[in-house]
Amino acid sequence: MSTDSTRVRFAPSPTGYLHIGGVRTALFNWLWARKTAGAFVLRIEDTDQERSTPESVEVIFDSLRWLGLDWDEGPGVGGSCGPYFQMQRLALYKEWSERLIASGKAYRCYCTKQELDAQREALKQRDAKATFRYPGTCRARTDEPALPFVVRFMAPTEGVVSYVDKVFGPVTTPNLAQQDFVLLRSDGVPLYNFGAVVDDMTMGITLVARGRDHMVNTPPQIMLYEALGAKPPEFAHLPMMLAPSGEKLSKRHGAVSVTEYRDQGYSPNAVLNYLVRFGWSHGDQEVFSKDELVAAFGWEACGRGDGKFDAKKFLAVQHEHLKQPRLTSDGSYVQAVAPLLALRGLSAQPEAIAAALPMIRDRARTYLEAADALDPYFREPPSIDAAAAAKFLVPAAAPTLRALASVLEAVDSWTEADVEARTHAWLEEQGLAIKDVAQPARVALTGRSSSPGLYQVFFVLGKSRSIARLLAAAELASGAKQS
RNA sequence: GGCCCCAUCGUCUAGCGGUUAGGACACCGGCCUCUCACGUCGGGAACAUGGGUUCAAUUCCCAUUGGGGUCACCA
Repeated sequence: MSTDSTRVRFAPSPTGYLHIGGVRTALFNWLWARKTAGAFVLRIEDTDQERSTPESVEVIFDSLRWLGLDWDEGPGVGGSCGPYFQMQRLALYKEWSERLIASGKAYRCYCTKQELDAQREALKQRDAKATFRYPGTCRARTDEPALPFVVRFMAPTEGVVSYVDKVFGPVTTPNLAQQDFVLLRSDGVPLYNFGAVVDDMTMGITLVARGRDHMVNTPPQIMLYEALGAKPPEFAHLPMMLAPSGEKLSKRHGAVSVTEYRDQGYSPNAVLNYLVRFGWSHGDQEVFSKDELVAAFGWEACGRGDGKFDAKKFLAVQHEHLKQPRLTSDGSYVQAVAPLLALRGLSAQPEAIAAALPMIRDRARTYLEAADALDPYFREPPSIDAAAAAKFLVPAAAPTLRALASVLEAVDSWTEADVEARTHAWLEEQGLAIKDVAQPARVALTGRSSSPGLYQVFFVLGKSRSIARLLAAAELASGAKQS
């Protein structure tokens, strides 16, 4: 691997669903990797054994795959820096922690959790606002009793750590806020900062892009790189995506996991589009294809202010993606909708779905809505909405529907324009207005009181099915009770 | 509370010293119309406050206020 090419990573914890905010960090990393022809590494940070589950690992894979954020190295694809699960890299952390101990930059600490909790509690009693910091009890200890120990970093308490953040610019943090943080737990499992640094270092990561909530971890991590004798990577922190209330975005605020959006019929590129425009902009452009994003992306155009998640805007972006064939081709539209039709018990040929697409392109905001809108064209007979029937399929409508059916029977070339022309001619003969027949006919054809344009529906349905539906509805209407 | 970060319409944002402060979503009207959408036209809506710097500040600096993050043998 060449040392000057970009290597970025996404390092989620498999502790549940893949959060939409996590997807955003994954996306920004992925975009940068693709833009710079670098590598996007996926690493699973499963060191929290209390919360990590194999199912969550699968959810992460599924989610990223669905989004099309493919990784160049990591689980499933391998790579020269594996393994890519932290729990499989324990020997590595042990090795590096021992080096730090040997060079006097870290030490074994035998204080127990209970002792420290007690100290923390005691301090809190004395001064509720005080911050407990490990007092360095074991710093100078030289004996090695046969007791459990953690490895602590010997952190400086003077001086500062400075770095230039790719989005926030120069950041300087005084070391007086630091403490001898734990590197390795007594069971040999690393804590976040140590695991991340050892991995990023040994995986050759050149740029770490993550949420702003991690900004506070950067100074200690830089200290670790230096103690380890390695050059720190670059850092880019992303402003946070908050709930509309300004709180941290969580389940309480609605759908926050990618899979929920997938299940709601969102398209992956629309999800990416909404997320990328959150904290990043490209002039006035709102809508992007994935390729356009790769081309346009850059850290300099990232904003610094936190923002609030807006479900309505998200839906609007999603709608835009379904409207534009440039963003969602007929092929991928059909591929996404077909399974949803199947779920409704409808079987439809891809060509038939594609042929019906022009009717719903502008109207359906999600694939779920698309499947619903398509339902009448693939269900035989169509399901008739009771309220719509009660209102429009009344006895008086029956003769009109029958007359229209016989008029259309005479139409030879079944195009939208021909059907419209013939219908209009007939309306004129009869002295009828389109308004008089449109709604009953619409209900006859689709079973609903709202639908795409009538002639478009006639065309998509085809001649024989259209006429059959008109007659069936006429039958229904004549049998309806007089209201 | 300590440390760090942030601050333009309700929301996402453009702006990188001189603009009638632009776009998008949302909202409100009009038009289109066979319904519902789509589309289209128009409208209301923002530079947190106070000091500087400058001929000139939304823009640069400082303070205040407000918001957020983080202070574990979680990540």
